Amino acid sequence: MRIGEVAAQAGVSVRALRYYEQQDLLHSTRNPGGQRQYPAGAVERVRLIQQLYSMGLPSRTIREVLPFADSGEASPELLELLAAERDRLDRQMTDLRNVRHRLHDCITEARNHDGTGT
Amino acid sequence: MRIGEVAAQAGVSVRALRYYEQQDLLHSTRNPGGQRQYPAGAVERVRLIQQLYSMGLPSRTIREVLPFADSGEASPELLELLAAERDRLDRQMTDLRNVRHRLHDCITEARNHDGTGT
DNA sequence: CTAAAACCTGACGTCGACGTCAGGTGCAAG
DNA sequence: CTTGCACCTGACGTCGACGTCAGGTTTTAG
Repeated sequence: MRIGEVAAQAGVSVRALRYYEQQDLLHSTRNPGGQRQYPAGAVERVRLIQQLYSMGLPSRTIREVLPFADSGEASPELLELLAAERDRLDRQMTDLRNVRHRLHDCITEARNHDGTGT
Repeated sequence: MRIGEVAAQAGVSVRALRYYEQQDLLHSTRNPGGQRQYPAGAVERVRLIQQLYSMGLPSRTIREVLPFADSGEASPELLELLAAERDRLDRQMTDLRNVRHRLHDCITEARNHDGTGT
């Protein structure tokens, strides 16, 4: 696949894909003309990268985490990094649940105050 | 309370509190010398603001959401905004769960491959 | 009263994840 | 061959949430 198609299918910009390559998150081969060529799995990989970004992880961390998703092999230090990130996610999910609950309460309470019953 | 104490208790910088005030997220009165004075509830409010930031919400959205946490009163448009944010949180939590699971699998799998039984 | 600490208002610096523009090249169609 | 779109490599711009520094004022401790 060429870069435009990957971008379209993964729902990101061409610029983003080039940036991921700079950050060493996504690799490509080149055709004789110098244009990037991607395997089919690239789309899935880009989606994963996006999810990791949306978790608030910086490129640096993603770069360290991605090899696991590929190989499943880990050194002890990276196990600690993964565990730490997992714990961070747990805390964040707890916060999210709390705030969500708070907002949900606001919504239902507002609906009750609302003139639903005229 | 003065700004330094609020910052210390909420675990943020003095600069951040002044920034929140600029963004109209946090208000203060002034003493005759021109220094900011905060009520006790300010600490809790700053913690909430931090949680909302950590969810990836920009100041603009937080500014629109905060009044609810205070009053529990809502206009229909803001109900939609809240519901949309809630849905976004749900999706993000699903993603978080997936990635977390993926990482957790990597961890346990790596531990099994490990020489634990030597 | 004096020195130090805490506070004040600008205003510029930073960092990450791209957007965007400039100027040139590759490639498929007629 | 030429048109035209997709692609290429720099390189600068942006935006948000502050950090930080300069230069001055207020509060507090002794």
